[in-house]
Amino acid sequence: MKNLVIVESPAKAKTIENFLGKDYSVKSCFGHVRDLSPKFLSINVDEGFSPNYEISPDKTKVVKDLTKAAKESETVWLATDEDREGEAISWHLVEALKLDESKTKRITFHEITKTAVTEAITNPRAIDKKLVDAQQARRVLDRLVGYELSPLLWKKIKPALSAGRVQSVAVRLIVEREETIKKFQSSSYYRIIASFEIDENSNATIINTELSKRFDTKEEAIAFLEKCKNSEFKVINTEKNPLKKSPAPPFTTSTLQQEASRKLGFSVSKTMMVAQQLYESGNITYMRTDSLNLSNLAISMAKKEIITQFGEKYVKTRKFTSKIKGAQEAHEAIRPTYLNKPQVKADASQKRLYELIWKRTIASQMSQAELEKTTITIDVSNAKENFVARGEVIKFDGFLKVYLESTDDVKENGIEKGILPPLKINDILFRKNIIAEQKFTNHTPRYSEAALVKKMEELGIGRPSTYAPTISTIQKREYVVKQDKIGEERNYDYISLISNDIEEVQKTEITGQIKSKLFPTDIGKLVNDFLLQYFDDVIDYNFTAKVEKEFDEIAAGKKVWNEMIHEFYGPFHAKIDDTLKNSSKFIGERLLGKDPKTDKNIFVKIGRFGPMVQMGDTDSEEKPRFAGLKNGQSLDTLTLDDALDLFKFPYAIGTFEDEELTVAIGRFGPYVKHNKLFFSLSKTDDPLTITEKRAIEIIEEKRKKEKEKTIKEFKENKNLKVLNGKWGPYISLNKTNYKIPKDKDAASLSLDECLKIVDDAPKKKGKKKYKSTK
DNA sequence: CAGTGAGCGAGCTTCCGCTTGACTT
Repeated sequence: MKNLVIVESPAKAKTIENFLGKDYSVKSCFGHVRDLSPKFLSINVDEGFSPNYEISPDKTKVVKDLTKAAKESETVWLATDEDREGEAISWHLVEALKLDESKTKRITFHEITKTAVTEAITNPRAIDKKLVDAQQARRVLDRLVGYELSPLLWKKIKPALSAGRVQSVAVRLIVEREETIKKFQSSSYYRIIASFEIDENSNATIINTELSKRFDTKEEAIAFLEKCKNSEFKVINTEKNPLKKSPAPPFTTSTLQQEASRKLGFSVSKTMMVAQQLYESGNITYMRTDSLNLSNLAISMAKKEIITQFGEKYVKTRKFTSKIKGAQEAHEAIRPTYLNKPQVKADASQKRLYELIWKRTIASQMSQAELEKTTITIDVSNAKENFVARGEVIKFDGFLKVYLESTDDVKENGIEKGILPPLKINDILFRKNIIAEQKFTNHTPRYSEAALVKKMEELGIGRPSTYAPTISTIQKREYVVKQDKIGEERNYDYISLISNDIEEVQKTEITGQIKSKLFPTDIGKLVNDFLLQYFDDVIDYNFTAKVEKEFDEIAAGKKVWNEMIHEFYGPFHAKIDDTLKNSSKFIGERLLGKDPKTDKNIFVKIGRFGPMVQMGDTDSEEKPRFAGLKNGQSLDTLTLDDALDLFKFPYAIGTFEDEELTVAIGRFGPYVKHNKLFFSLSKTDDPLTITEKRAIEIIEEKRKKEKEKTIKEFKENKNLKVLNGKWGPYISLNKTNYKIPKDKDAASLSLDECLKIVDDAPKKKGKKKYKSTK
């Protein structure tokens, strides 16, 4: 083969191969092929921070294959992405494949079209070493921060924690949002809404309005209603204003995650998984991008499709440019590969996500929507306040025909905007009813996963390829949890004026009900407090923006990368050493009081396995008693009474089948123990008040489920079972599971066959590996 | 899954960004 072209993604390789013809072989390197070893710091701090790179274990085969292919080629074209990471990937390829510089060429393109690719081939260049240095600075900085801060946390707080430039700021956002919510004081006000009839004798046409003023107290609201009793209501102003709305730009990774979350209820990782499938099946362009750009080819395809479907006047092509800090724009925006395909044949999730992408892309090239806003002001003769009616009429739908972006804002159930009846100044209206409704101010909402991504992108923290992994990391570390919250009932005043009667009633509403929002945990809060106290500069919201600026200077040749690192590392490392030596354990310990029975001190603090209470002093001769906190309890709100309750476990609640039933709280929450077996309580069971009857119910439920799961049992060997699991049938023997070969029918296996499968199964690899990924 | 928590000390944990399978048992 004459030419070897190397790109990052295999799907991209396949597409490009078709553009270039038979003289070119296109292969993929699957992203970075070398990195710092995860086992060590791998940076020679005293030798100019020189990094020790090694071929990543999962890339040895790729490197071997590419080295061979390169040897057999006349020219190697490095076509990795056109950004800092892409440049570094190319440089690492030169090093790892030991490429001969004279036959190596670097090319870039940021859209996968035939023109872009063939043009790139005619404009090769050398590797930009300054840009590579900027990437090395980024890599080394992240490693130093992550691998020096994390061990400090292990020593001062608890093992296996982590900190980093990106994740720690993400946690901070969630912790601080929770603090503002905690501080928030809801206040109430009275909103007045009124409906009027245009004609005294018929109720055919009704106009809904809201008073321009909101009252702070019930008395003021009632006083106003009193005034309305004998008032005349007269139109004193009508106003019509044209309004134009423009479509949102096409999707980037971050906006796709947000809209898929709002419109389809997808988690950030689900969106990425489904998008990956669409990408691999050739239905959409690359899904990890921060670019808003559409290729000319895509725009003309969109134009054609819009004309076919909606007509010429719905077309308005546009080029969007990114306003996001640090956007690197190595790809196109996320769009359908073929815009004349509004749907794809695939599973339900893929179909829905694809349609969303199709609509958003098409809408971005459509005409503005034209609306007319109408405002009618109504005078109240006995009061100085006015009622206002707002209407909105779509004159031309434009892009709204296809797509409207959603928002995260909580909607106040206001007066719906629609067409208003034709009214003139001095028209008299007839009061039908006027209602004063008590309303409450709401705190800022907690972050959803996607809303957090949006915030991170605004701060320039993280990249399209890391948003989803970062969000799963901070959940895996148990710094934050994704939770629902059940709403609470709340009473509110509802005062109506109908005819001449003012009637006051109390109504109830459900408030504060939320789904899948991020809450900080005790550990998350504690780690954040620690970092804030000792390393506030690193978790400053502007830290990334500040270092990004320096990376840019390195790329521009105005700064030397390891000098920049040196300037950061000096004070940073000194602070690490100082904190290590001079600060005490940081475990949020709080004295709650004394146990009334033993007079021993009771504390709450973070232990090796999370939040716990402790009875007795650590330095006393007698070993203290410990107990874990229940789900939903928190380090900073736990009371002495809560703690005393926790020390009641384990306790007996009755007997079942001649065996004692005991309740306790363990590693995985509250459970009932019966005959050496454990049965988890459900979230709605309170371990302090659970009855014998309920415990037995739980045991029988679990037994029933076990039974349903069982496909086959053997009298001869009680330990061996054929079970039905998440990934289909499998064999379970002494708590170890074995895969059933695809050509075997699970239900008809004999005991001997099962034992043969167990014997033939490959021996388990080191257990450590499994634990670390858990 | 499993009922731990001091202290002793071994040996472990950890970052961000670029990419997919292999695999879950």
